[in-house]
Amino acid sequence: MTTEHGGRDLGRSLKLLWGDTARPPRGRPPALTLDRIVAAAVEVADELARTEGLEALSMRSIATRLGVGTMSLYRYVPGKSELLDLMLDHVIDVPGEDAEGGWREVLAADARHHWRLCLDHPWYAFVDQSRPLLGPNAMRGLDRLVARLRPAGVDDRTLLMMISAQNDYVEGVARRYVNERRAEARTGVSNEEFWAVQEPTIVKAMSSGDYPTMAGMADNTFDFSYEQLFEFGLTRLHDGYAAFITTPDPHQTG
Amino acid sequence: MTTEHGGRDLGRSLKLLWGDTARPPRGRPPALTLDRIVAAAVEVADELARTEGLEALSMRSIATRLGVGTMSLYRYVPGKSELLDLMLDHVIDVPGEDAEGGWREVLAADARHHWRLCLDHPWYAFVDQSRPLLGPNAMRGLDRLVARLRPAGVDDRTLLMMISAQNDYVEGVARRYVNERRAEARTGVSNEEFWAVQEPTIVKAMSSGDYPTMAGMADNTFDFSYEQLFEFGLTRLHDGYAAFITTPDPHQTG
DNA sequence: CCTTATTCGCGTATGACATACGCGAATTAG
DNA sequence: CTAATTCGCGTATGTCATACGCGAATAAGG
Repeated sequence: MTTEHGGRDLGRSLKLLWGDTARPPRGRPPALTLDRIVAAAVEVADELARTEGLEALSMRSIATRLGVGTMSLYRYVPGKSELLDLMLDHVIDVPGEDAEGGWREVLAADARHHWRLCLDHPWYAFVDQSRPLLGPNAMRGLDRLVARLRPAGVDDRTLLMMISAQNDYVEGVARRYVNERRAEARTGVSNEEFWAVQEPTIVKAMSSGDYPTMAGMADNTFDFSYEQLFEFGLTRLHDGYAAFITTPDPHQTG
Repeated sequence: MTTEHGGRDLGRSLKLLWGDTARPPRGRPPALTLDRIVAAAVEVADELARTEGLEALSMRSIATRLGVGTMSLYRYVPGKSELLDLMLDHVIDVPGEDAEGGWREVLAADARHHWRLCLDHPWYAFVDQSRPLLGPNAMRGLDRLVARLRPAGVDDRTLLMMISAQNDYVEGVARRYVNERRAEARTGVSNEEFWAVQEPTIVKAMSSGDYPTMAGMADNTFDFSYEQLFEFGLTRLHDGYAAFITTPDPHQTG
């Protein structure tokens, strides 16, 4: 599944993210750069994640892309986990200066940016983002977002909860969407064909009388796209935020 | 990560889920049952997923738990992917007859049940659930849920979108939560210690002046639990649903 | 009771993977 | 020119899913 990265060395990742890139004065000059490796890794991951999960991204495939031996990468990166940390920060570029408007427009723009990120880099939503490594880009993005949301008059703590809930929602939908696109690309079986395979089983189940409600549902009940679903849920969530902002629940603000 | 299961044979999974379990009249009697295998797999996964991802669940570990050879499992299950399908349906037991009340209480009960499922089986939220195999349990759950939500007066299609959006939200938060608990269990580094490691970097970044907004935030801004976050977002989402039900957006209902 | 068709248990082999270790090559300071 | 230093990466280890096929266990038919 979602593949998460396990025993990363936090200190080393931080050094790699923020550390100086000065070369040592002696010794054989390096043939690679950390940046080149990260960029190549993102490239390969973008291609592979169209059909496979993150576990398909191997150190070998990255090395091959760069035309070097597999073990050469380990001179620059402690391991795959730390490389993932770097890929994350590499891919988060904060959009320029868009989204004028109130908190709702700002939040919506952030959500759509996040959504696009997940679709453009179909591995992104599958990386373990608990305990995020705060890289420069992630930091800048959060800073700007909070600044733009402050005028809503919500305390910072609640603001962070609003952002977190939205992030988790966006990634939840995106993950399912990406999974589906993958299944289609990998198996060559379209969505319609997939449901066609299940149909006999479903029909039989329906006629059993065990599922009276679903048996009576129209055929087009399930015909909505992930984009539609995404926008629908987002609008509902923001409507809920709006109600909360005008009439805050005293329990949550504390 | 999220590790998802790839080339599953849909037809065979369906047969395994709904098919007859009659033994053939001849030949050596089987030492195992499909049910025993699935139950063992869930047990092992529940233990392993406390600290590791789904990729740590190996066919060998399941076989060892059962006291049989690894390859014996393949007499009962085509592969790991199909076994995951079976594990999913095995773990979804529909709760008895709770949650009297309006649509809001029913939805909230469903969300909390889903939430608990993700926490009790820390691998659940990481399985590829696009193109779900409709097993008997999944089917019954959806059927009941829809039946109880019908009185809200929303058309079925919108109802399904409400359910889907909520599911994706719940799994999004749950995934982050589980990831964090894993990180803590695996590394032995508590959450506080983790942030302590990052603090010097953060302090330096703050004093750089590049992140003025975050630099001014109170220390307790990030001090909310995942449970709090979950309930907060859920309430907002339902508030949004409420607004939609009383004043539906003509675009979405179609 | 014995033969034979059938089914099962699972050992072995294959080809992926991350990565520890350490050697030889490349480079530069002195 | 030599020594210190750093790099490239081959080899080896231990993990994984799983294809293949053999020998063992069983029950029906004679």
